[in-house]
Amino acid sequence: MVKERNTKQKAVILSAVQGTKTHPTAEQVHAMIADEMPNLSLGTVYRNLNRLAEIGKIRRISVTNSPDRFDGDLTPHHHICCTQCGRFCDFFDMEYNENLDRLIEAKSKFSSVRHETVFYGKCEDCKKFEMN
Amino acid sequence: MVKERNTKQKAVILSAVQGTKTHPTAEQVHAMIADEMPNLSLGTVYRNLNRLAEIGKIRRISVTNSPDRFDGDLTPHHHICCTQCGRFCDFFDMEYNENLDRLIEAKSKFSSVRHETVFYGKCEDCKKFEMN
DNA sequence: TTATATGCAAACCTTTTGCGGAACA
DNA sequence: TGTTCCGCAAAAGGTTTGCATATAA
Repeated sequence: MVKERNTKQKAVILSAVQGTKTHPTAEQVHAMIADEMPNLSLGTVYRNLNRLAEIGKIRRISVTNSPDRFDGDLTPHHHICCTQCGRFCDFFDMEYNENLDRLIEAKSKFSSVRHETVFYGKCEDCKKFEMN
Repeated sequence: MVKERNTKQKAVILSAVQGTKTHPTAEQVHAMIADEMPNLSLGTVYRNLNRLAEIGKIRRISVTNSPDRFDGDLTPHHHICCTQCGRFCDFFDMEYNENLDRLIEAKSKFSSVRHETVFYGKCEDCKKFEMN
């Protein structure tokens, strides 16, 4: 049986991810904490982010051509990523459709289904730039 | 202006991806072609897969904890990935909802929007295994 | 007290890139 | 014949891991 310990590092990492809406990469989380905990190693950041994602306290999001991002906001919402500059934002104005997960469970032999939708497009700034 | 050349390598790589439903990784594409073209380098496979994805002849799919996969099937469909064993399959029994893309375009300042939905769950085999 | 987590650094895996030579157009 | 592409190998980038030490319980 695995006992999970409450370390200072884990707490700080969790609250860093929960306290931002920037969907930081592991490297960015590490940088955010650098002042508060200068000796924190990047490996520990990765280990904790992975654990926190496994137990569902944060989300881990894979994006094409970009390191993984972490999101402390567990309310169902989608993300949109600029294919040009990589800008990555929340998109809340659309419901997470849980029915899709139930439908998949019904039609496939998978269980505990959830889904991750990432929208890709060209953001305002990159569009402008293309005009010139 | 960029002139795209029709090399033997590119043709073989494209038809390899188009000729399978296994969503191969670059490494797997390379292996699939090894008999036919023993000197083909992995770098060339990557370069061509990227180009083919850029011009929309194939799809490139990013998955958590797995190398990128390539799909020659352009008909809109979703994918489902086992969080345990990484098994990755098509899921056709659900429409690609293009309205979502139009909705995002309307509500955000992004253009040329498309989306990629990956379902995650536990596959039949892994479920069985857990029971024991 | 002892199992789990950390820091550090090395290793790993995937993907990209620089270069000189090959080959499309 | 001029570019674009290839093969090779090295490097880059992101992430994981082994080990000795520190620390939570």
